Amino acid sequence: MAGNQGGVTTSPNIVDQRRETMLASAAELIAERGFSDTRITDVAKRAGASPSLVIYYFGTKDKLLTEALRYSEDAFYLACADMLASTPDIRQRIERFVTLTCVPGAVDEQAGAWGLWFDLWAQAFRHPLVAKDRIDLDRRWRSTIASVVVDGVAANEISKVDAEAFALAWAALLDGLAIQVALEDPVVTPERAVDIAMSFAEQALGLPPAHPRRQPPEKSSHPRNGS
Amino acid sequence: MAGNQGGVTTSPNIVDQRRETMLASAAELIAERGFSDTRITDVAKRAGASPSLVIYYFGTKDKLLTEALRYSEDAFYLACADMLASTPDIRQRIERFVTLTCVPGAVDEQAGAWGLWFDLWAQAFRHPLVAKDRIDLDRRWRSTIASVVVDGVAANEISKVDAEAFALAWAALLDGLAIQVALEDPVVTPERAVDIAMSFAEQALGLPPAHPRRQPPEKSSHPRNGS
DNA sequence: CGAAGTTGACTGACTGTTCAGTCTATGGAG
DNA sequence: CTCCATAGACTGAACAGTCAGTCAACTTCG
Repeated sequence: MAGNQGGVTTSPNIVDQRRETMLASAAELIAERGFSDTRITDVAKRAGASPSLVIYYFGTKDKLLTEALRYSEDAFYLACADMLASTPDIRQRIERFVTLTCVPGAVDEQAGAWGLWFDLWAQAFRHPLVAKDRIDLDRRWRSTIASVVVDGVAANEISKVDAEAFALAWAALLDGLAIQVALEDPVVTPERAVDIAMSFAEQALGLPPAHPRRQPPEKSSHPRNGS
Repeated sequence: MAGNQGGVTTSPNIVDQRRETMLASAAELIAERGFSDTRITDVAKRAGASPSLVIYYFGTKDKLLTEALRYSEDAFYLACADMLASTPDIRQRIERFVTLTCVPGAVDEQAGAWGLWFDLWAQAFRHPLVAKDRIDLDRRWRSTIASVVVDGVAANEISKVDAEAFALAWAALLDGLAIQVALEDPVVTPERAVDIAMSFAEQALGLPPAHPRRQPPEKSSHPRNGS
């Protein structure tokens, strides 16, 4: 973060810092109120600057919001990579993926991050430029999942599977579950979502389905979809 | 349509017709441009009325757009029920579900219907009233899926499974896949999405995967077929 | 000094909503 | 049957608020 040398001699530091504050503020606001209900005045206020300065930095509102979207995405993947680095076991990694997407408050980032995804999708659906970004983003996400699987195979933790195919299907499942949880569907509780996502992964990857942590004592009616 | 007796003597017919035209126009616009970029002027123009009249009917822009959302949802489920009524076989029903959600242009409704879902989610995330609607909507959707499964079990087409649990997981998977397809992810093509969704269903329901995805040889009566 | 950073005041366009009526048709009174 | 009163559908014009973006001045710093 401190390494950006834009060619300016003196202090890109304070400039970059401002920029980032603004982007972070914008991302927060978007998550809270939505893309179109975010005013530059609000961003400025939260960033501790004047509205004019925000325009001075980003030129236009659209550019600011779009960059904020990208900024937030990057932050998410940074956190993700961080998580992977400190979690060597494949099962725990998979579990982390699930909690990261399906359990509210699991990430120490802003809790309302889901709001960002909804707006990102809506925006991507209509603006090709955002769409391009989102595609890259998702490709990165799936390949992160896939490489965890590949690592697991290489480490002999699981038997060989089609990592790409798994990533594709599982990522879609996670998205779908995350939507329900984010929208607080009373039927799809976070625990339920985690169960479903884990069951799928266990079956597809041949993970041992035994929970290392607690297990419901007498609950034998666990909906395993083994047919 | 013709049954509404509001106490007005003359013709509630034309009123309801106007209302519906406006709602349909609004739904179209929302799908095209997004919720927040839809102006009442645009709705009025498309509906062949004056902006004032739109307000006259709906009181406020928000009410109009919210009702339009609900209107479109209802239309979707109407089409869905229609489809089920004319498709007795469980496998074909499942296939129809998949194409309905994951194949663009499969529905004869407006093609941009996905845009509506993105906006519905974004709106539901922040406005509790819309959220309530969406929850009902999804409950209906899942129970539709579940009842198809239950019917299949009752008809001995498949062996007994937890229909609710299947509906939950499968609906989430469909949502996730639909997102990718709607956003034209180059990796997740419609065919790919269909494959994944069908594989999951086949495995979870114990459907015979033997039948390749192909229309039955000759079906004399196709009530509707695109493509 | 000069360039970059910063700001408050201002503006111009946009747009939801109101309002004061116009138009049409129904239905009862004469 | 005619005529007017009434109601509801409908409209154009104005209103009022919002908000992104401009501008000229001021500050800070090298």
